[in-house]
Amino acid sequence: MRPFYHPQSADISLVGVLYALGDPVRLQIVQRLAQTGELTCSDLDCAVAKSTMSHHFKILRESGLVLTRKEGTQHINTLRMADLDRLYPGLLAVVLRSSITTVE
Amino acid sequence: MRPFYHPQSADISLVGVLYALGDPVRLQIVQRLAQTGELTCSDLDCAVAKSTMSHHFKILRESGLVLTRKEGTQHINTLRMADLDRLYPGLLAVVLRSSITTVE
DNA sequence: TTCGATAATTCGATATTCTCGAATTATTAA
DNA sequence: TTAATAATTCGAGAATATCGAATTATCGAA
Repeated sequence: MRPFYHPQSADISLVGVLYALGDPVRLQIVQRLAQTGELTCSDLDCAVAKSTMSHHFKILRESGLVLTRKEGTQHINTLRMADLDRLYPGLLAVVLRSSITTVE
Repeated sequence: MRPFYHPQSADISLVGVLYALGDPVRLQIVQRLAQTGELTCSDLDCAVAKSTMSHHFKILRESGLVLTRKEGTQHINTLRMADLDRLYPGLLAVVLRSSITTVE
């Protein structure tokens, strides 16, 4: 298990962020993260396999949306709110506001 | 060639829009559309095949981002600004504002 | 230390989606 | 009708996604 890659703020691209958000599972993860603040891989009981969830979190992490830190056996994820708001002000707000009415 | 499918406003999903925007070529198309108002398939000389461009426009159309109308031999595309602004207010604005600094 | 339990990743195979070039459809003008 | 232009559709190969099984990592108890 190699250490996680997290892009620096300057390397977070808009198209990468939009790509990461353009999947129903990942959009739901981001939405839940905004509500709860933190989330582990298994906090969500989606209809997808555990390995797929791991893949989704990897994409969220490597696009710059999410920060993953290790704590014991679990990986705790948080939104990179500050970075995103500075880079693409309003984007996350719009997405979160809108997703409430569309995802569920 | 069957007639184009355009989703009704109510069927334009956020995740679909984000998916459509999450590709460098399509993001650039949307950006250019916002600048010029109208665009045909061959107005852009991207480094992708014509058939691929057609595919990208199809995804933009079927996600609800773009309206395609026929005029002679060409297909003219426009952004569905009004629909998008009403459904996901601010989204397109953020994307367009941000993409100027990131795509080129 | 070693064993088990828990959390999550990585691996290998299959399925879906993307990209390309070639062939086809549609429209206009000669 | 024929040629020219614009764009789509088709078929094959490449890239990406999903799954279940195997592996890695960490913690706590024996």
